[in-house]
Amino acid sequence: MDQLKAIRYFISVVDSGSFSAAASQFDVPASSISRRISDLETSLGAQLLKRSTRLVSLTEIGQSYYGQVKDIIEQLEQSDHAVRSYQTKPMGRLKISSMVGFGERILIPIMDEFQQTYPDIVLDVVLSDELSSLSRDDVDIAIRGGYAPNERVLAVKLMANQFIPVAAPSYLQLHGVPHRTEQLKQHVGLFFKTPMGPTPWLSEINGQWQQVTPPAKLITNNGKWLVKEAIAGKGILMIPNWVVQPHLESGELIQLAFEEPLNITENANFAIYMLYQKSAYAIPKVKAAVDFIAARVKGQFD
Amino acid sequence: MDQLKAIRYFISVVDSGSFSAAASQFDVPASSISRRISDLETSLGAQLLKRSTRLVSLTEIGQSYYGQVKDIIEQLEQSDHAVRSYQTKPMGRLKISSMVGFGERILIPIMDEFQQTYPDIVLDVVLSDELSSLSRDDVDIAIRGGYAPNERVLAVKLMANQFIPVAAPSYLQLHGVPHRTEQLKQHVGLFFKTPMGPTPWLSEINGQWQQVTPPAKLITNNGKWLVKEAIAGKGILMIPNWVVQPHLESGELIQLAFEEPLNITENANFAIYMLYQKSAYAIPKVKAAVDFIAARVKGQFD
DNA sequence: AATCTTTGTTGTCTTTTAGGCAATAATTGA
DNA sequence: TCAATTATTGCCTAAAAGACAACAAAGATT
Repeated sequence: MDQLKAIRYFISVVDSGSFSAAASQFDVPASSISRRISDLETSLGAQLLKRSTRLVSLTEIGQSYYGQVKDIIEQLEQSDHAVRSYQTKPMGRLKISSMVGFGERILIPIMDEFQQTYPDIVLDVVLSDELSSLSRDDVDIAIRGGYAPNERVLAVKLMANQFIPVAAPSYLQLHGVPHRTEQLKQHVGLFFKTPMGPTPWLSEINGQWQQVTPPAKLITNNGKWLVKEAIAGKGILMIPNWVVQPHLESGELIQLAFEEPLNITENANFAIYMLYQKSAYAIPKVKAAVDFIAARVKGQFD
Repeated sequence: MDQLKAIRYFISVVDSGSFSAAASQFDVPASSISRRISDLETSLGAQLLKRSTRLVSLTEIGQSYYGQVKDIIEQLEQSDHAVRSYQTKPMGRLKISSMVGFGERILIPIMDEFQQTYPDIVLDVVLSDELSSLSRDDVDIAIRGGYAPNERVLAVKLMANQFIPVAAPSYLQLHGVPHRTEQLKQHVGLFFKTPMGPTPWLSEINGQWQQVTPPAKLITNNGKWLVKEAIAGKGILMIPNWVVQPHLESGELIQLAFEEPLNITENANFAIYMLYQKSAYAIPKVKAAVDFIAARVKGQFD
């Protein structure tokens, strides 16, 4: 008996809720579906499905088996895919999804050289702050500010993502330079809006994290605009340090120093991670890109 | 193509290192092995094995595929086994492996009632402090002082396993009652020997964990003997609190209190866990025992 | 309530796929 | 160099899955 085939039929029947739907999905007669699943049940010595001509439902043990084999089949298909996409030469379409800011300022500049090194790889880079599903084969590499969703996905820390407070010299001349985080409430805030919403500013005062968010002047997820407004002296901005690094060096913006810690999260380990399927690392194009990005970003900005 | 069959052949060839050995293992002609694996390679579009008439070895991608499918096949066989041994009534042989001390003092007393509740389950309880392999179907439930080996094994925390320092009143009269962990070095130690070796005593002094191990009088893995010697006033003993609970209540032993934290590990989460295969929970006898033990032990000692 | 339609199962035949056996080629050990 | 072991290939047989028709059962329709 081809158990794998039987399991695929079984999963299809459960997902579609009928034998005939599964039959048309696999383009075989319904009798085949019926026979294979019946074989499977016989070999397992238990009934997986409760049949009535109009409704197909899972038995208790069928429910349990379904949950397990669905995962197993998915793993197997991932492994098969990894082998199939294996070539000795890195080539093919490589889809990378990155956060907008990181993509514009860090990723795209280094990928020019990547394309020259690997001319047979067709890059498909999507910049978005939405979370995309790494598992459904649509994205090979994702760059996000969070951890790996499960144990089959590897997360490489590319760089720290420390939010720092900055302001233009003109703003500080007008409103004064704050030295204690509590003073921030008397200032003007420019707010970065993450996919999870606007980020309140937190400060650890006397061992307790408290909000020290100033009144808002602007809230946007567009980093460039925020920086432009900050340079124009419109307010104080909390933003990842790598975004404003050149403006700090040119003197257009000045980093503020406070006596108390200031951040946008209580968790100090906020960082940017490169995520990819563990099994996909066997595919040369993925390996090439993962190694390249890790080497460039970590070497340059760490 | 029966991919599952091909993969089983492939795994056997890798494990045995030859096609003919795999053939005799499955009792089929070697030509079948050759054909199936060849089919598999064709369907995957990559070579998995490097053949030379005398030596069979894995290619790079074959190595990767082998590691993945071996795990997948094992999962599938566990799932199949769970369905096959599924009965509505809890019955059959149930093998439990437990640490000696826990088994004698906690497990065996409650399992009397378990046998009355489930007369059709034949208990096979092995007490040992050695680590046994849960995965090879030889043990259904293991009770150990550690974490789960992988994500398919569930670990239920049964009780804390806090080591506390105790001594007999007679000992304390003779040697004095220590109040600071540093004083322990002037005392006499009775040492519990875990499977990982003897356990040094650690204390957090000025924010740093340091050894405060006294000179040894006795080192053994036999908890009963240790307790007996401690009651006889032979020395100070570090031992899990549930082991000496009755002796503390009777006054035969007294728990020592120190100004600094004292433990045998820097990790505070030392505890006793019940381990079992996730998929095995579908088997009524396993479910019955897991639920029973969790309810009894957690309710009684938590 | 009677009929119609959809759906799953069963029987029979055909096609596909894996197993069995002998012959062959290739590599290693004596 | 010869013998022995081992993987592959060709050809035949056996087993298993697919195709198609007929049938039975459960809802839906009238």
